[in-house]
Amino acid sequence: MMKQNTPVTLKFLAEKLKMSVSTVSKALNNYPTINEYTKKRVQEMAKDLRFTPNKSAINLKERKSRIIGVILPNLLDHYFTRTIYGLEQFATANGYNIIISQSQDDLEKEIQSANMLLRSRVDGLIIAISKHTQDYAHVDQFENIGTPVVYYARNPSFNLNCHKVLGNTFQGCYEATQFLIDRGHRKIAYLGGPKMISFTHDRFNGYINALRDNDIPFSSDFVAYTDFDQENTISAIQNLFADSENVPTALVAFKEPILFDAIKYLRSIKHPNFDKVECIGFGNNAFITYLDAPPIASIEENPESVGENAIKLLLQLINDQIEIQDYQKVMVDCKLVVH
Amino acid sequence: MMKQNTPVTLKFLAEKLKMSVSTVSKALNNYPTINEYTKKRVQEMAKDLRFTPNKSAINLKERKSRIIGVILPNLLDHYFTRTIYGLEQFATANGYNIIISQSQDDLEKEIQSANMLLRSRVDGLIIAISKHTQDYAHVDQFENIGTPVVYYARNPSFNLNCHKVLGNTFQGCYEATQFLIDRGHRKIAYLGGPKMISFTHDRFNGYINALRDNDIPFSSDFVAYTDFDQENTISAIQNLFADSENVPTALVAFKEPILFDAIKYLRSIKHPNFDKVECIGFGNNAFITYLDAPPIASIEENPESVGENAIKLLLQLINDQIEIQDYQKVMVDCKLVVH
DNA sequence: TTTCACATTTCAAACGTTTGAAATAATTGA
DNA sequence: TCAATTATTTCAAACGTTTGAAATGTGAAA
Repeated sequence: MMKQNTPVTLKFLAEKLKMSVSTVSKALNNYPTINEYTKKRVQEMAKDLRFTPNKSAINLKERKSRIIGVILPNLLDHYFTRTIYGLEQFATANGYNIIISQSQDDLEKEIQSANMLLRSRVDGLIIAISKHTQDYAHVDQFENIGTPVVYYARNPSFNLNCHKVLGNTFQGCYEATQFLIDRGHRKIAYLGGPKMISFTHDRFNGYINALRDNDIPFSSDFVAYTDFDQENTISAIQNLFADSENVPTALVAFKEPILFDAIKYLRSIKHPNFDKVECIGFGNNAFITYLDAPPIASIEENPESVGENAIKLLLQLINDQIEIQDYQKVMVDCKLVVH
Repeated sequence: MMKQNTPVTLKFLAEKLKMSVSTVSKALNNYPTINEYTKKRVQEMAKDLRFTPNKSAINLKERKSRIIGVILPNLLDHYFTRTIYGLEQFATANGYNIIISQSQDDLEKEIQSANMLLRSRVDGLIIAISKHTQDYAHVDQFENIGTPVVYYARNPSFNLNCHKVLGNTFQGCYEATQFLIDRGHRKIAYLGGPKMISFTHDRFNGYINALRDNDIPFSSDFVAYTDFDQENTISAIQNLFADSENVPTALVAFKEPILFDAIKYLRSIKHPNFDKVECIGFGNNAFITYLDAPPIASIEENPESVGENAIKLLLQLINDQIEIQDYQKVMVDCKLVVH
């Protein structure tokens, strides 16, 4: 209702109080050289007039923004949302805001987002790169002007000279496989994701290392890949279970949505053994409790922790608690959750 | 690797090019009074030196930030995430960034977030209020300095003098009930959420209006409420199905998680009729396809559209395409999805 | 009364832009 | 050649802060 009244600035307060702008500023910032009574007067007036310091001005002066940029593929993916959940809280608790930008797994959009954040003079960047990111020039820009960058959740295709925080997907898959072995399984299948995703291989390595450490022979018949598409998943499963002489008794899947497709398919074939296949997937979806044939366990990836570690590391870099060239690699362990 | 070189500013460019700062600024902003050749020289130099305009400076000068603040309870709630999905894309496409702040449904945190965003001089605020928000002073601050506010997703406890964008939960529940009636049901139960949530009543009204419009008598035996807690849900269901002479044949539930609890419970009791109860809930969860006893339909709330309408309205307010006192109420219709 | 020390306040520049007004340079016409 | 246009560039102030240096005021010691 009230019309756009003149903005309450330091100058405005100063005029009201008949003192200089710098006195007002120092009083509000509690400088020891300012008289106590003056401070009180200023602070009261500031409160009464609802003075709100202008962050743009402060940012300009201090050459920083107290904003962290976050670029990620997609907020509909619950994994990423969960990383943000942890990240946002930690940032806020430390006086930082975050600006989130979705790339939709599109390189062009990712570059645009990066440029936008660069203009905004974010104090740091946290990025989960798109599937198609091979060239990192748009990210390097930040480091070139001294703005630290943390890669997270997705592993860049080069290995050195960057800070990164990733889920320990190797360990997760190793433990899941070990769990199945401990339950007596020897014919364990691995259903991977797209081959171009590095996690597909990391998880495969976890799987195969667990087999090896238990002297279980590896058979390539027990390994298949899917691009997440439902039909594709089903044909992968058909391959894994093709040889009726040699059927897997357990399955580790790249993630739960494809595992659920697999389970559904296996149940649709009324084969007496297929119902008994014990399955584990990455994810730990909350709705598992409502499934009639739930996986025996889930690999909980702790995405909140991935997000939190990313922001923690970034803030340390921003505050020079870690040298920017002292490249860090943080692995967040998975946890096997038995249902 | 490169050390924090001197920042590339207009002044820096101007010195390199031996011309004034204002010429450089105008050249970059394509002023018609600037010579074409000069423009070319400036633009090339800017590109070579990777000049990035400092947004803090521009914001300060233009007295705006091109940032939209969003306050919402919780990013783990998929509904809110989906609103952000639509909202973020629309904002970015229009040159705005969004800063998201979670209140955790805590009033104190909501107030803190509001103050932080106020300091950041966001150009507008979109807020889904916490459960406990009764007093709106922290939000009114924005409007007092001329910053438009859109309430969304959650209905404020007052009704007038605000802009809001809400899911048309009445219509959704009406259609669901009508759908069940059309399938021949006459004993339809309604399982509501907490009574202090306004949507509980809106949905109830949709339910009861559908009954009335079809001349179906209403029985309070067929209405129960839950606070979302699982035990609470089960006891509500027990009440609804207590009278074995008069058992509902269909159920409309406040949202799917509680509906799934309800279905699970009904199935656990091996009553011959309980399996046939036809259920509908708000949500349209992607995992329904994996349930053995899926709801017959879901009420899709289109949260992306709620988010998108909120940002659209806000941008219109920011750009003075709508008078700030011309309070808008946008209802986003639900869609019944039959499984 | 001077002088000095200290407390307190103010000055002035800086952060990086934008922009209307003023200044200068180039071009045209007579 | 000179004034009058027109094209182009520069000046200078402003946006709202922060902060070291300078200025002012006060009281006490000499």
